Amino acid sequence: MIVERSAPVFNQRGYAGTSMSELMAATGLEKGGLYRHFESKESLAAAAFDYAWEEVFNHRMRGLEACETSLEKLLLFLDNFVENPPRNLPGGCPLLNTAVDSDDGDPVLRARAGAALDQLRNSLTEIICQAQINGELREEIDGGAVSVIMISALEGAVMMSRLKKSREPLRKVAEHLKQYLRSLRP
Amino acid sequence: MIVERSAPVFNQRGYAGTSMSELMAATGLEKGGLYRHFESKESLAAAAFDYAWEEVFNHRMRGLEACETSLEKLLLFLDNFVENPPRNLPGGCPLLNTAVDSDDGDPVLRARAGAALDQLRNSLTEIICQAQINGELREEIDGGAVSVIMISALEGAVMMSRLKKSREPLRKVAEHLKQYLRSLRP
DNA sequence: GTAACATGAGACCGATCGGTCGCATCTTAA
DNA sequence: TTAAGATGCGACCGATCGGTCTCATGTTAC
Repeated sequence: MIVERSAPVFNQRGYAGTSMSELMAATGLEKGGLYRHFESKESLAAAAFDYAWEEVFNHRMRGLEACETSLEKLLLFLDNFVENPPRNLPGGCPLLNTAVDSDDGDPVLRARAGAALDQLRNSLTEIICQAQINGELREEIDGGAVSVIMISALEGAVMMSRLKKSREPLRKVAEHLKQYLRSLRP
Repeated sequence: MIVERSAPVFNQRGYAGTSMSELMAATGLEKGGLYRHFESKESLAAAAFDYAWEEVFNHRMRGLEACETSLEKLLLFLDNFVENPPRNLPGGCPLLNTAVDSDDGDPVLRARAGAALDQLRNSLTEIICQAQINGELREEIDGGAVSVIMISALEGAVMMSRLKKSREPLRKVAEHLKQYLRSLRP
C-alpha cells in the first residue's frame, strides 16, 4: 500500500522533487511508519519505480498472448501504448521519467530504469524475431534495431504529448510505426 | 556568465535537484551576488534554459543554410543531432530534460519548454514544406507529422543513449529517419 | 493471560533549503 | 575629486529537508 500510493507521487514530481512529507500525505502514515518499512527515501523510490513499471509494462503487453500472429502483437502493443495509461499512475511513463531524472544522478534508480528498458527492448525484439521465423517480417531486418526505433519514437512522443497536453504526437508516431512495420513485411 | 555557468548544473541535476549552493559553487558568487541579478531560483532556471536551448538549437541547425537542397538540410540536421552536443552543456537535451522535469510542475519552465518544442517543430516543418515546393519530397505528405515523428524518435533516442551510455540508439534512429526521408521522395 | 513481536505516532535532530538585507567595495561620469 | 550607481559579500532568517528514536498500541501464539 505504501508503494502503491507513493508511486504516483514519485512519477509526477520526480525523485528530488518529492519530499517525505508529501509521501506522508499520500500514504496517510507518519514518518516513523514509513521508515519502519523502508530504510531510506531512495529505497522507497526504487520500490515505487518497480511497482510503477510493472503496472505500465503489463498494460502495454495486455492481450498480446491472444494475438494470432506476431505482427498483430506488435500492432496491439502500439495501440496499448497510445491508449490511456493506468489511471492510478498519472505522470507519464515511469521509464522516461526515471531515466531522465537519474541519468546524471542516483545510480540506484538509474540501474532500475536501465533494467526496465532492457526488459521492454528484449520483449519487443523477441516478438520481432518470432515474426521473422513465421515469415511475417523479412529475415534480413535487425530486430534489435527495430525495437530501439519503436521505443525511441514512442517515448519521445510521450514527452511531446505530455508537454502539449495532446494525444496527437503519440497518435501520429504510432501510425507511422504501424506503416513502418508493414513496410518490413516480405 | 551566471546563466552560462548555471545552465549545465540545471541541465544535469534538474530544477528541484539543483540547490542555490550548487549554483554558488558553479558561478563562484555568494548568494547575494546571485540574487542581485535574479529575483528567484525559478527565474534563473528559466534564463538558464533559454541559454541552453539556444546553444543546442543552434548546434542542431549549424551549416543548414549552406546546403543546396532542403533534403540535404534534413539529413545534416540528423547528423548534427547525433554528433556530440556542445561540450559546455553536459546533461543531455535541455528540451527533453525540462519537459519531463516540469510537465507536472513548474508552469514557467513548462512554458519555456513548450516554446522550444514549437520552435524546433516549426523549423523542421518549414524545411519539409520547402522540400515539397522544390519537388524533393512528395506533395501529399504531412510536413507537421513528419517533424513530429523525427523529433519524437530523436528525443526518445537521447533518453536511451544517455541511460545506456552508448551512442548506438541515436545512430540507429538517425539511420532509420534518413531511410524514412528517402522513402518520402517523389 | 501473557509474552513476543509487529506496527505506527510524533517529538526531535542537525543540516540545508530558498530568500533577505545591510554594508563594503568597485566603476563611472562630471 | 567626488557623488551616484552598480556589484557582491556573507551573516542571518524561518521553514523544511531526510532521518532517528522512544514509546504506545495492535496482533499473534502459546
